[in-house]
Amino acid sequence: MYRPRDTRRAVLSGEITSDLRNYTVDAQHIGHAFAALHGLGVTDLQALIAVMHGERRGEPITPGRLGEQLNLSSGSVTALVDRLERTGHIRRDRDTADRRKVFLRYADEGARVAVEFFRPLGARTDVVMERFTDDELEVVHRFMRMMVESMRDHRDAVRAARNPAE
Amino acid sequence: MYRPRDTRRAVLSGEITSDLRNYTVDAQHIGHAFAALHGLGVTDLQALIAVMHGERRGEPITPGRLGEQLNLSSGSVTALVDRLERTGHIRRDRDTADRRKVFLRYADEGARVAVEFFRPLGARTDVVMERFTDDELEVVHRFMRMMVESMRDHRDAVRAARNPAE
DNA sequence: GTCGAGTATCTCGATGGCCGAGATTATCGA
DNA sequence: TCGATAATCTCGGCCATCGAGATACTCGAC
Repeated sequence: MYRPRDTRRAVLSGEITSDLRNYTVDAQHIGHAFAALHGLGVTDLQALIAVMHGERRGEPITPGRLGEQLNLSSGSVTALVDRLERTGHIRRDRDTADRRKVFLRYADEGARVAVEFFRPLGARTDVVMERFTDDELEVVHRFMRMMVESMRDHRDAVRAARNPAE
Repeated sequence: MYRPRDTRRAVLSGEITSDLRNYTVDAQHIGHAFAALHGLGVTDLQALIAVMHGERRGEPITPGRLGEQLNLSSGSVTALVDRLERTGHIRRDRDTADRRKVFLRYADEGARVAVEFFRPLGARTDVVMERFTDDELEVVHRFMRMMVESMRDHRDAVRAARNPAE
């Protein structure tokens, strides 16, 4: 069936947009179901993931930065960290250099949950990626990188519209 | 700099995973900031988007399906719809065939907000897509489609682990 | 070295979204 | 007509979240 060039592009564009939306919605569903399965709130799981990412990168996350990532006030972060510390998922670690700071590290229980969350996800991702060549994955990466950059700009624009004085 | 084939793949894989995570996090930030800018909760904006999608597809969404999408109990959905109806964003519409059902349609205020949310996003997306050929976008779409399918399977698996009796 | 401004975290009271069991209204098949 | 099922709504209770103020610490200026 014939389809003019513009139309093909327009359809593709819409499909990809739809893909991205479906991906985020499904990701939220997985988070919700997994959290409930482990007796956690959705926020708690997100926090656990953020803590893990911090350690992986060699820069443990602080409560302040955690609050920014999760869109939480300082009070909520304290309560959140208290919860996760009480259940043995993470622990607080005072910085020796700047003793105002607190580093969040995952404890045994947190590492266990994180692995259980990411391993099957990684396995599924690998299966998908096997069906693409290096060059194709390069294209995907280039696309996603640009999308993220664009989204981040937009995020900053919306935030600026909210607090014009900053 | 030389890099063996396996390593290149491993790096690419990790980068793309990271891209996807960054994308979802940034999308949440945008939703949060935009919602606050319009005096809405995050859930309310998500609901508005879901309602709009339903109308676009010609199948208006019902409170029940809205609750599934947002992971909300029936009681929360009623409160949510009440809020949005009171503020003039959406309205309830009884189905004439099956009068148990309620269709959710957006009212003037809802349409206005939805457009204001999506237009700048669409503009930014277009800019990114202009820098890719049709074939490249086709690759991206194929990748995302497979990822979504895989995520959905995983979601169902996690949900099944939670309620083994269903 | 000490004062003040700035930064990071925590405390605490109030609020409001959310859950979940039960009630209500409607459809459908026997 | 009746029972089973489905979709939505009501209501009481809970808990995560907000936000202003308190606390603890750092750092530069004088």
